[in-house]
Amino acid sequence: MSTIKDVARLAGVGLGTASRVVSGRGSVAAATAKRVRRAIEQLNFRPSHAARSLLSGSTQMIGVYIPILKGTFYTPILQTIDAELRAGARHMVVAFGHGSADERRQAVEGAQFLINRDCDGLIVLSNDLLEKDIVALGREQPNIVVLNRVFESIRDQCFTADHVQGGIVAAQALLQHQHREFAVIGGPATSPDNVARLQGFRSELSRHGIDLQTVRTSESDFSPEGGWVSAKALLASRHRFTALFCANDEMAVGVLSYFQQAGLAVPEEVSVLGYDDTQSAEYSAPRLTTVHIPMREVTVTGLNCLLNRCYDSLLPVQREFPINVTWRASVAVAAQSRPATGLARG
Amino acid sequence: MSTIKDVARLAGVGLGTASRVVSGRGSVAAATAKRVRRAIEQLNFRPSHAARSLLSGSTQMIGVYIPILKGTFYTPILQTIDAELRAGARHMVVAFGHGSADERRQAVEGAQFLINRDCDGLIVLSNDLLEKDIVALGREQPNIVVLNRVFESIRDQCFTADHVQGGIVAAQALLQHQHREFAVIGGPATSPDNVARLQGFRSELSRHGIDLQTVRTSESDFSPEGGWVSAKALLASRHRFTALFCANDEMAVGVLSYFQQAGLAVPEEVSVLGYDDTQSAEYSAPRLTTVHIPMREVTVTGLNCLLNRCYDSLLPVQREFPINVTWRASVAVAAQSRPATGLARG
DNA sequence: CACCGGACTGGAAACGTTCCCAGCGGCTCT
DNA sequence: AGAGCCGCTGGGAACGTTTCCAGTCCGGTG
Repeated sequence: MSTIKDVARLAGVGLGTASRVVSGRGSVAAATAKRVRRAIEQLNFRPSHAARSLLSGSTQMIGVYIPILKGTFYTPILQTIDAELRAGARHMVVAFGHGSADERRQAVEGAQFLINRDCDGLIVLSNDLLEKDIVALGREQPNIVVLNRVFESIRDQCFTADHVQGGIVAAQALLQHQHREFAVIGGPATSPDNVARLQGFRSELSRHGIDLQTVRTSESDFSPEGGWVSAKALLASRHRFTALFCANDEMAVGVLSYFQQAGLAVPEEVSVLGYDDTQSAEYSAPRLTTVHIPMREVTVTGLNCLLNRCYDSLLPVQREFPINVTWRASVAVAAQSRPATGLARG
Repeated sequence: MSTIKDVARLAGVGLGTASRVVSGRGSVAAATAKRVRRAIEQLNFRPSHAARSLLSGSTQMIGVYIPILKGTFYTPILQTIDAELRAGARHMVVAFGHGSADERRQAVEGAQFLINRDCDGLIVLSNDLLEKDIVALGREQPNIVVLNRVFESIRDQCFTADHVQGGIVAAQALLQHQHREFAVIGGPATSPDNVARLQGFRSELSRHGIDLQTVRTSESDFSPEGGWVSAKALLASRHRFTALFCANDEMAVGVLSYFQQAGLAVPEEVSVLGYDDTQSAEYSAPRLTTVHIPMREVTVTGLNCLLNRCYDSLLPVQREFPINVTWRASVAVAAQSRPATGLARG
């Protein structure tokens, strides 16, 4: 690879002049600039990013930690971050959770790794990080933004939709279709956003006179397989319900798959409501009605906040993210007076 | 951020000694080393990746170009690359296709961007790049590996399963379930892997005495939505078929969704066969039988080849990737003597 | 006792940029 | 005509490492 010295020599100019042509800053005579540009072309010169980073103290690189790239929840986030960053001639380096360590350690190590790679800032997604972990990380790299979760110690660096509100919206969607008998398949109890949405859901149900004792809630793991297994257990339990709320779309997809196999018709016999409105909800069978979480807006805002911190820019940052329901085909009016659903089928 | 000079000063040693402690190379007295380590701890020193890159001429960074991160085809690839790389203390920087330019330009620009960022090597996935593009790119960065596609000019840097064979396997799977009436929803005609699998599929059908005129083939775009639309058109056409081959799982998922809505039972009335065996096939309704492409092995091998080129290692590289069928629930024995499927439904 | 080798140490040079400063003409203004 | 300014230019310094070389000290050997 040729360096700017080679360019300067070939063009018969000094280092400074060559550099000025490359960067476009400072004044250079037109004829000289032309000669330099020809030399650049001829030598196929590209400035060394490493040298620039060293000198400027900035790598123009943002690190993103994602626990595990599975399903369709994280993919639009990555796509969005990359798009925004590249538009500003910066780039993204991604680290996923790996290895045999528990998920908290994986997150710490992943973030640590990104910091060691000289990232100017970090975007972190994790349900397993502890408050003190984020504090420790913050000591090494203050430019951190957290998505879909809030840490009290760095409240204003955290961006998320209000998942309690999300749960309320979910309950309302079902209630307004005359449902009174419910089942819920939740995510991991360790996931803060999950407990928030379940809490919102249950409180809204309660507010409408539903006896919370009658809503069967099981815990699963946000995966289609988990949804499948939970659906099976649910039918086997012979619990009465006309509506099922799944704490994310992935599980709902698994549920739909199992219900189809079990011969239970959605939405004719039971309604199924998802959460997140990810791509996997769009073309399930039937197409999934789901609570829309505006992750794109959350991501852009979080990134803007980070960029503002890193590069003293003034990108817009919002704090409220409206939640609504994307209506498709898996929720209908509750079937009237019907014996326990799924009997003799599970 | 503190530098190694600060460490040396605090520990009361020279630059060289401090560096030797950090790198672990060269001999340092135990007591001195201890003092240096304490200083490192105290100052929270981390060596600058940029400075190391500049000096060594290597960033320990691999670039990955992905056209668009949608669906579940690319996610395991990214996950795999990151896992392998991090195990060797290297990292990955990802670029997706962006902007208003056509997909070929996007790919060129994405790869270019990665090269400009001083990546030691590139992994490229693209159906739209031309032979001459890859040659041009190769002049700037010879360490390039292509996945899921072969360019004649750099044959041994390309890794892919044999998609003609994949098409043959697909045909056999259907044939052995007594199907004789087919429909096909293909991907873009511009996608080499798509034409390969369709060609394999048709040739195998032909070999078994099927009149190719009778197999209705439509072109779609590899997306669930495309599958949905094509399925609708297919039923509307009143074409007779007992088995439908979709050129990827995403489209098959869309098809399943539409068939469900149209009241067409899979696999009782028609069988649907997917291709790729991605995560989205696992819990569709019904669960999708699909041609398994061992993308993980392809990815690891491609990466190994790249690493060997970049860092003179001797990681194992294979050239053959066995293809088989993952049997789930969407393919069954052909329904006997039946009128044109889907009549009065589309 | 002189010598040698090994363990250990310190610091200069180099990597490829950009920034800053100094210098040189030529022009304008008094 | 001299002062001052501006456009343009060249090169040194600095960014934070690692590598290499030269040096010091100490113990053992002839």
